[in-house]
Amino acid sequence: MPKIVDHATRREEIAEALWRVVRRDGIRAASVRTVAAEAGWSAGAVRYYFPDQEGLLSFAMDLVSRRVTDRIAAIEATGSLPAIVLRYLDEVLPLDAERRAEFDIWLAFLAQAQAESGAGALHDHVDSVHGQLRDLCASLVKGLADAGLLKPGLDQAREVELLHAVLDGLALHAAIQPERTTPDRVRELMRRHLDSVIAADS
Amino acid sequence: MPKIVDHATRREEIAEALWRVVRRDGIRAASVRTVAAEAGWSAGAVRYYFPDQEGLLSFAMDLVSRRVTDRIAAIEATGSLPAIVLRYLDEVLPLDAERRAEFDIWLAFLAQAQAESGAGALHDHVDSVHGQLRDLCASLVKGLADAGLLKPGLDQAREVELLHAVLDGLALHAAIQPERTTPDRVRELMRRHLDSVIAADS
DNA sequence: AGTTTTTCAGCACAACTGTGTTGGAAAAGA
DNA sequence: TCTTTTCCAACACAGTTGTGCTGAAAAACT
Repeated sequence: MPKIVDHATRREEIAEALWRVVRRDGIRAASVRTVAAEAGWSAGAVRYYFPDQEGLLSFAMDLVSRRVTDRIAAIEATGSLPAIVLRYLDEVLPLDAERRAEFDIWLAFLAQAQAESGAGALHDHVDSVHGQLRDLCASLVKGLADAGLLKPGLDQAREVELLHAVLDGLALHAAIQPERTTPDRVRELMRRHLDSVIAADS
Repeated sequence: MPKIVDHATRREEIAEALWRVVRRDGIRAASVRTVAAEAGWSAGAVRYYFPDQEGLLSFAMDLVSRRVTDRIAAIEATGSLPAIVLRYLDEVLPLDAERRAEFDIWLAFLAQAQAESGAGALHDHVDSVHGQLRDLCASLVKGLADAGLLKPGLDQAREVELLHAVLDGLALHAAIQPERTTPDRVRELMRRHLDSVIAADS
């Protein structure tokens, strides 16, 4: 057997080239050839790892969410509970160059997925990731509630949805206007929202 | 002079055809020819009203925001202040088929604009619309504050940003998962957020 | 050394892209 | 009726698209 290449690695390499193309020129410019050029290979090479373009798109989208998931899984849950919660939320928000790039890519895929009205591979994937993020919010809220830190009289399910909305809204704003919605500002707003949810005597 | 056509109307008609294409197949499919076919004309006709494709995209994006702005301007500011605030927020959220379509289109343009890193016509437009929405949130918060309805101890500027984030976050969720994030649910969450901002004794 | 299998570049093809140009139909004013 | 202006279809052209195919370089195994 010949030159053995780790397919998983090679596919990720190509997907990251696609990211750069999408980020620089939009998803409209993400053709097999432009991605190949960006990756420094021929179009034929790319097609060896991705038989068709839809597979490439789909894989690249999946890779974004896997990267985020990996980062979340790597978070150490130590310290005070509110601090832990903030650390998790911090990791999902696009507060540095790498995560801002990821978010832009994700946004491009999301918009494309919305087009495949109803069903479609991309759309299902969006649903899945959306659900994962909501699950994270749910576990954070549940953690606060179990610790008795949740302000009394609040409906837990409602607070999950609201936290999720604040999270996505702030992420959007951080991506759209990073000069105005700075990382510090986002953290401050996130903390302010949590304060409105956490019991006063804690 | 010959067959006089109202250019403004014709351009909107073409732009709406582009919307349908973008919504159905994504912004990648929005070529001069597909839009022309969708509108029921030849490509040459479309190019008579839009010399180049970027102008078409730009106009179609602008039209989305104008439609929203017009709807907002048509809102009557009568009734109790919280009711008025809710009515405004309601109008911006994608809670029916028409507004959900608009939001999907807007999302597609937004993602494309993010690609034109830094500057570009679309990017400037996003900034502008984003600012208008924030201004709306600001005037709503200010209205509450002036009426003494704002919970004491809250920083007004911060509440504006937070309301704006909740608004965009809920809009996103309503668009992504309309089955779960139903209009009623969105309204309930919006009200819950406002409740956390409005003084208890009101 | 020879064989075999993987990896990748290159070409081909039909379809599609944005844009330039041309010509003719249609209608309002003379 | 004739002219003039507007509107729009149609073609042309070079470049790009996704995808199928071929062949050769490269390296592990015999």
